[in-house]
Amino acid sequence: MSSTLYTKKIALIDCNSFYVSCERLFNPKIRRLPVVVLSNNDGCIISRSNEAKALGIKMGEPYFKARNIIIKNNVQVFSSNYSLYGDISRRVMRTLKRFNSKIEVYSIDEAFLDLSNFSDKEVKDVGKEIRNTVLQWTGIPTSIGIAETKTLSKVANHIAKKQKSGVVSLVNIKDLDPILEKVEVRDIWGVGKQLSKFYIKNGIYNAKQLKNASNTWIKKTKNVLSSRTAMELRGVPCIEIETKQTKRKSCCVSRSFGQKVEKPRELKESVTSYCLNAAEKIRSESLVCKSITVFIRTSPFQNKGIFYSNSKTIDFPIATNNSIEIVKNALIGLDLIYKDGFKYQKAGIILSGLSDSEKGNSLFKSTKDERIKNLMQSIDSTNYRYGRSTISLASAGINKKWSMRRQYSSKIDTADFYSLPKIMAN
DNA sequence: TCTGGGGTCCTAGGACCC
DNA sequence: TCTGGGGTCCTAGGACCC
Repeated sequence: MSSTLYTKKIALIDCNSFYVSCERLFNPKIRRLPVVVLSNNDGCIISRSNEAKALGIKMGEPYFKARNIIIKNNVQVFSSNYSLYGDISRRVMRTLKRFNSKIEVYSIDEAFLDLSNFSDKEVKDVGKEIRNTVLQWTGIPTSIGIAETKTLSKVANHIAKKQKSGVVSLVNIKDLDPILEKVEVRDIWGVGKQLSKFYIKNGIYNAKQLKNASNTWIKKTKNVLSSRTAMELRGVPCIEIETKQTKRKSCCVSRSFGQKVEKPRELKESVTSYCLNAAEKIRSESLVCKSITVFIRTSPFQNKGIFYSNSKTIDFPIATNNSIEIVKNALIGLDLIYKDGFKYQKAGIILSGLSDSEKGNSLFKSTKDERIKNLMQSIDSTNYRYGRSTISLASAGINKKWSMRRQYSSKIDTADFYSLPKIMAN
């Protein structure tokens, strides 16, 4: 150790109530009102402003259960608008990259940033500068936690969320125990419902206790991931920042229906359009898939009537990203699992065994493959230019009665000129 | 009436082999 | 009746994350 001034330092930058903040960007009138954003199909509450949290509206709560509070308190409700959130997210991440290229975009609203190149003394001020810059350039408020491991930076972030400054650094604090003691075990990154139940049963209630628990015991009774969490609480980095994006291994498209579906034709339509969607996605990442899984299910929440859920996986002889072939096989699978007389609530498909489309398989390349590739390319570029599903397959349906509810959409699309919001000067 | 969607990784257990 | 030991590979399901 040559110097204690330049220890390893990781910042976790987390956008505050991200989806709500995005909606507020284009709608100044709701900046001081309680706001919630709903999940797909307007099912659950997935983002809440502080005002909404204060009203006791819980994360993940079904919308209909919170409706009374919402109406009574004039809570502003929005359907989710992922193309908008994705766009704002990219702007935030671009801003963060200016501070260090060693960045891991962890989710749509979170990133780990390596700040080891700054001295221990200045790192908190750097955090403040990052926060101010993001706010100024994108309008999105963030919370920033800085520490020597990813797990500790999550802890720091957890604390930062409750502080006005929004920035907390645990770097170079000799004794973290008084801080860790106040962090409940279920609030630790990597400790979910099952694990916290297990830990509590064994007398571990907070982060300090988990930090002091025996590593061999954790590894033996649970697994290596759980022991890594404990190590990281001790300040030993076990989880690296993943700067280069690894190609994904699967691609899933699934939706709940806007209304229950009984007709096989409508199930086929939905599965077809999910396939088109997924196939386009993997083509845009130059990937091919080895197999497709199709699944359908009835609602698990209604105990009247019997619950039915089934899936079927079909392998492709040669890895593919051909929409037509993917749809064809999905419909074969669907046929095998479809049962008459059920009210279906959800369907979906998963493309798995994804790999690079350029690598391998040259053995089976033919002029037919070339033609298909060209066809897919022109479909993608047309849909890109004129909007998704300009070119589709007949089996995807026209009316789409099954499609999801989005009753409260703000209809802001930063990629579409005509739905840009009009902002009046005053 | 109304309960999201999209990922990753790990483990246990079965099939199969020598 | 007694019924080895060790290895690989695959899959389903569980747990976790946001």
